[in-house]
Amino acid sequence: MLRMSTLLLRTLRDDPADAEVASHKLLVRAGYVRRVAAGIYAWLPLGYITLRNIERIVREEMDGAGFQEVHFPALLPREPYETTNRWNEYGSDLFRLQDRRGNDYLLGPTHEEMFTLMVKGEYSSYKDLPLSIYQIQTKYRDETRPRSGIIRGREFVMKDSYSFDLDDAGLATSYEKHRVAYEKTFTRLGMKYNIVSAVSGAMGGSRSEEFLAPCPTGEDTYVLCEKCGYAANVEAMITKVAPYSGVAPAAMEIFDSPNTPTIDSLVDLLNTKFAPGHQASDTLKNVLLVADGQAISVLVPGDREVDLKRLQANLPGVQELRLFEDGDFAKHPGLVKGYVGPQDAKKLGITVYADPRVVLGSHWITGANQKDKHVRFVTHGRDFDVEKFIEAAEVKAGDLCPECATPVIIDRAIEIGHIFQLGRKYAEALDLTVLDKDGKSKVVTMGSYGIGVSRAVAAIAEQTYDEMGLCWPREVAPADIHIVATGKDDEPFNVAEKFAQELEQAGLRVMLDDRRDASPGVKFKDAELIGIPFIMVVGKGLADGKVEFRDRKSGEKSEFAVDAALATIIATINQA
RNA sequence: CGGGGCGUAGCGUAGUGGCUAGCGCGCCUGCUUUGGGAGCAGGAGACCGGGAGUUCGAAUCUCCCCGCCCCGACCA
Repeated sequence: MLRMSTLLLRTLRDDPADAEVASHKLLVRAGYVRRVAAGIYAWLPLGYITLRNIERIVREEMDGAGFQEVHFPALLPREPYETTNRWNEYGSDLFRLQDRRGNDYLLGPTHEEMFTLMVKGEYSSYKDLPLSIYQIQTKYRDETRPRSGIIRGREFVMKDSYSFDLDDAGLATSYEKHRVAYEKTFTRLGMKYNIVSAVSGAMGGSRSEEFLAPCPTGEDTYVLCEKCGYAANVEAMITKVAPYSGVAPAAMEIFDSPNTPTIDSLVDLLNTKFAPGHQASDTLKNVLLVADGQAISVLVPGDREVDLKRLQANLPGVQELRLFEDGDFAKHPGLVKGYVGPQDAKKLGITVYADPRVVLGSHWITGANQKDKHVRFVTHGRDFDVEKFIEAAEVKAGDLCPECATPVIIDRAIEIGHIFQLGRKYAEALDLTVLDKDGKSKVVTMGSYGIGVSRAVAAIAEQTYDEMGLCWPREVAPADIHIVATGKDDEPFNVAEKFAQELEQAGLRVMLDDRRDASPGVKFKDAELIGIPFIMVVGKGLADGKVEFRDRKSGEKSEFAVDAALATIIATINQA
């Protein structure tokens, strides 16, 4: 039983000055967490109970799916991360340190290497697979900018699991088992979430999905179709377009267009020079970039920008991507800034990618590759070709769902889980092989799966809080019921104590506000701020033989006779 | 890493060169009060982020450093 008279808890009346988002403000005000350093938080009793509740639920669902729990140190030697090159790849996000002998160590940001090595050390036969193992562990990432309280910290608790299979079909099965286990977990955590396709990269068959908890303060943007439920990362959104159905236009026609280096100025010119009614989407924007030293062009309709993140995600293998600068134009005299068109790309040695909206047969108004000249009726397939279609145009609300063609919305969310078919990258680097049926050595294929456990505390808070304070789902809450005793006589306190013990005997987790010196107003405010789902008040109603029972979320209040209250309350809570 | 802002008691803050750094919350003592963050009286608690400098005099001005927050870049 949690007794407020002795609980290490001091609620704050004012929002902390360094907090911006609701979960941060409330978790601090309600005495769940305290900041220790940027992105590093200490958990007070209420917060730690909540965190452990989430861990427990995650653990139960992982165990229920047949995954085995292990535990690695946070402090790890350099060598395995050297082997996979992540000692370098991770850059300054990695916390590195040295022991007294000057040997390099790191604080684990994630544990693929260690899990791979653990399996390598124990198993060597296909008969041992499949295997899925997990841990709940404190991770360290020296984020350049920790933010939003415990949503993005430098130290955080994560559940990470890894699956090991002989072949792709096995991996798909393990992946699916994790997916199902995650759905159960987040449902039990009382969270709203969407499963969103993430960019899988070019590795054949690899698949990746994120579990996103929608909430306005979330830092991830994603696309959602409210009709069919299609959801995708902005990077992974697929543009579906119909084949070109118009008639073939006349031959290309160059026209004068002085001082029209921008799409807007071009549209104005078209509407005066030719017929009114031209739109930016009739024009073709040629965005020039340098990808690992190679000049490339990305064609998008004139009303769209190129989303660099999306482009990079869909150009696997490209490390460095940047827009053309003046120096690049100088190197390519055939390209006239503001007047670029794709029709001479081959001659100029530029690789052309196109947004799928630039369908074969469609024709466009675009630059003529001459100063102060544009050209119209430039037709894909006749006047220019593209290397391939690429998803690089910015995604806008109202774009059509690739599944059901309904306009999509763009929403914000907190990433709370990620499942990923890793493939053989780590197994190959660390030489994790097993012998198959024929006695041949085969590289194992892996999946990795994460849940942000401490982040879930904040994400749940974000999704459930109201103007009075936190408002936890029952399984997550630090207690099932918060009993408030009010008055100056002993009686309400004695009655509350008795209820507390009986409810506890009935298997409920009880928090009892047995403070004799706090006023009723303070106790009510605290109860609402702390956010335990049910509140029982033992106070002035006792004179009429009654106690009060409140549902924190709905605000609904009822009164029960003292002798009937226990059974009713137990029943109500247990069916909640 | 670029841009912006902020550091005064546990928390929120006032104080732009001049007396012993002020107020609210919280905390301690006493009295009173007990259904919506009570009242009165008394009290404890601050090397004003750190260092150097200017000045008769610095929380206040200057320089350097450190820390924190926000926007952006970044984030298997």
